[in-house]
Amino acid sequence: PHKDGSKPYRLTPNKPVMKAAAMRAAVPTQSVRPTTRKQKEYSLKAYYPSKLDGMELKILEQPEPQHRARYQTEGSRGAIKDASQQGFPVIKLYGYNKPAKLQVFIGDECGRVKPHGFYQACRVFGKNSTACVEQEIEDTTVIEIAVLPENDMTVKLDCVGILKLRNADVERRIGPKRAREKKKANTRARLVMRCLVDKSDGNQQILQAVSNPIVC
DNA sequence: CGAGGAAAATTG
DNA sequence: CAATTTTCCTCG
Repeated sequence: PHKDGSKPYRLTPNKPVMKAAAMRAAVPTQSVRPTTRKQKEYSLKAYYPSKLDGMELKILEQPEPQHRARYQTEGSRGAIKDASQQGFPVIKLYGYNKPAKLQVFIGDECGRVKPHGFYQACRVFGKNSTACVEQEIEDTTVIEIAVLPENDMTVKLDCVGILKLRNADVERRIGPKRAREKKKANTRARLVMRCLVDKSDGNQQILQAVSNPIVC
């Protein structure tokens, strides 16, 4: 084992450092949508149903009720496990049998779903990690995972971890106002999962499922 | 390597 | 000065 001081990554405000090899390994060359399809304005704060028109995004395995988030200075540690700590959370999309894209991010536990200011989802990769892509939307890290028919439209969330941001950094980032508002005791987070599906009429619909709260 | 515990350091 | 937060260190 190595325990030298080379672990802390120098963090840059907007450019997370990623190893090319790591990305290449986890990003299927075929699952990327054509660049022509412009990313819609994903409203991370809006509410969406989990069930619609015969389709339903369901959580088969809830995440563990507690997960110690790691600081950036500690380097990303483990992924979120399931309630029994035996495996990982599992999500399934019912009533749909075409390839889809599942988005996952960390939301807070105050009523309406909104990105958590103190915790970010972070990609955790290992040999057993499901292929996923990490991207940032509105200052929130969102993990995207392909949902495929050949996998029974089931996704094993074994590549999502929780990262704790320092309060001081958050304040500097979003301003003292909001920071203070949350500073009370916002130690709970929820896993928010969304899936953009095509409806029969050609329109797209977002199905959203929110997990149980996770204490960090 | 990942988890947890605990010490150290800030902040109010 | 005490409450929290953040870093460090040891253990499984």
